[in-house]
Amino acid sequence: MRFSRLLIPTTKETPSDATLASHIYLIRGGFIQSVGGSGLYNYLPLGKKVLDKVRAVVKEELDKAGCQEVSLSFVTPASLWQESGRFEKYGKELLRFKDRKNNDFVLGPTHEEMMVNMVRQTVKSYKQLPLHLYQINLKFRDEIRPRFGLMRGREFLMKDSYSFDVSYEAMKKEFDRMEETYKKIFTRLGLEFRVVEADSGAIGGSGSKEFMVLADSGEDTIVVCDNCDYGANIEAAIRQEKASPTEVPEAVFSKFYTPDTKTIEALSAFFHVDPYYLVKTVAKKALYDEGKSAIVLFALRGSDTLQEVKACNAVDANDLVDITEEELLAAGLVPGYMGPTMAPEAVRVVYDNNMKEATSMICGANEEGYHLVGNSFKGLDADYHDLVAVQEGDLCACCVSPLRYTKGIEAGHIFQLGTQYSEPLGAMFLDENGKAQPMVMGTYGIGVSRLLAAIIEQNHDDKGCIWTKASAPFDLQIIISNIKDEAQVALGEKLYASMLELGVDVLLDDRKDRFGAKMKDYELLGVPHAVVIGKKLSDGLVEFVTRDGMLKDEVSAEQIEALLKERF
RNA sequence: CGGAGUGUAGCGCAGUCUGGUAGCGCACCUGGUUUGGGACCAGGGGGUCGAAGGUUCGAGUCCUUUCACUCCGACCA
Repeated sequence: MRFSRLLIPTTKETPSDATLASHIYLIRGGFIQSVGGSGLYNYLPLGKKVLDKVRAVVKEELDKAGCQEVSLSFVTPASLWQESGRFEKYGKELLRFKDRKNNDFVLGPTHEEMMVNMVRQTVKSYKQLPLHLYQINLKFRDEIRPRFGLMRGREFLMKDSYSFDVSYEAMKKEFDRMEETYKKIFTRLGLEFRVVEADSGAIGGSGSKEFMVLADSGEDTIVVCDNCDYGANIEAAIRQEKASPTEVPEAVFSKFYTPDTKTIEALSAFFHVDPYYLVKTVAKKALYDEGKSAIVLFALRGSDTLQEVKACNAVDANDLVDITEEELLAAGLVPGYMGPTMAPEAVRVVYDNNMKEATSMICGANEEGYHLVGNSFKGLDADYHDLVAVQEGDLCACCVSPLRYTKGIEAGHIFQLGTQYSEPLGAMFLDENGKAQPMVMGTYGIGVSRLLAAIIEQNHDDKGCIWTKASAPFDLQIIISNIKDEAQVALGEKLYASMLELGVDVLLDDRKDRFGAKMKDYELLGVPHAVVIGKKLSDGLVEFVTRDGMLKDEVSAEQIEALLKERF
């Protein structure tokens, strides 16, 4: 490709809303263009090219693993989503609309329903299984707050695939195989990543793992152990139970006057007691289908922090939201002095697992200005769940080493679904005995467009992008410094033609611009290698440039062609 | 959802307080000079000032309504 013919509007100026390197460089480098600045982007030729390269890697590895590509209708009848029950559950991220006949439709944020629908119409026998189908298509999620360019756009390209098996064992095997396949994909793309345990979220299902591209700018906090290979999203991380502090507050059960002591900190100071022995009572409103809601109290040790996603799962809610003081009072709860033991009948109380067997605890009396001391939860028959957010320094549940936080970009997520969709949607097959069974499913996603952002987050410097070999928009860039110098042009054209013949994807910078502008653009675009044909050609020399580190080697103009042929 | 802010040329912004010819930088077009780190000179094209209504002789500017976008926040009960 000739630079002079390429639609590639590079700019010096950084878009005002861009903070992440990937966002800045993808826009400045003319890869993508914002459409009205609301999480929608156009891909310009270069962006499209990179997208296609990443997509090709994903496709190749999946095909190798025996998956088959299909393409599902982008607009989905809402009836399918009502069948699965997700029309309500998915929330506002699901874009809903009506057609001219007033029928409901959605723009698919993920396509379990559509794929199951396709399969239930065509697969009837165990002889047709296993089956693994995928598509690489646009998705739409009406994000609350789209930001960070391609990282969290509303419209994005995702690979989603679905496996159908006759048994849990077979599905589990496929799940493990996909984990290996994903590792190959991310490795080929040149990414540093970590596979972590995850929460399944709105998709549902049991076991799930996320593929996190490690980057400080990542939106997800992941908990990792440096000693073993344990890694988990903060939403799913577990830890070794904390050892109790030695100073146990001895007290008989009684009510204590504690004016203006509404926080764990204040309470800890008031009684001179470690927060470990305080009960933290967090009130939330749990939202359910059809606009129903309920107030729930989560009780955990004062030294722990509530993990909201775990809490949400514990009560099977669609979402948890904050409660106002008025709502609390109306429900018979006293802000600042709530406790799990004195809560009104109608309020559901969920205890953290670490509260089992807890003794010598202090909690709110649900009465203005009073706390209860000397509470024991030993033998209490209650609703227990894991509710705590693992903190840095907590001990690994596998090997008892300290855990550490790091940041990651969720680029892939694999789920063991089971029969969660096949049952309600009636995706059944006849087994060897002629008995109808629901298919056992897995679902697997890769954020293809997000990967572009992830690659840049992990591979850039203060000048621009540094694409990895598998993702680069071109293999090689040939820069003619001054197109009025006939010798430079002649050599550039010759190399260009010879590289094209070799099948190397090469970009020839044949623009009228000055040397500086061309180099700035080269650095911004981030093609792995370049040949700079410039002033020193009169001494018989050209430069071979490596983008990563901007290393420049002088090479004799006579040998450059042979060197390139050898390298590419 | 709560709070703050911004909508003016493709992009980034000034002008709004105090109403009176629509501006600047980048980008773009023409001509010329320049060619190793985002050049310079001269000339030029490009605008429903987010939308609707109102006040006024006159509105980008004042008033009302509305839409969009951006930023910050959303466990310690």
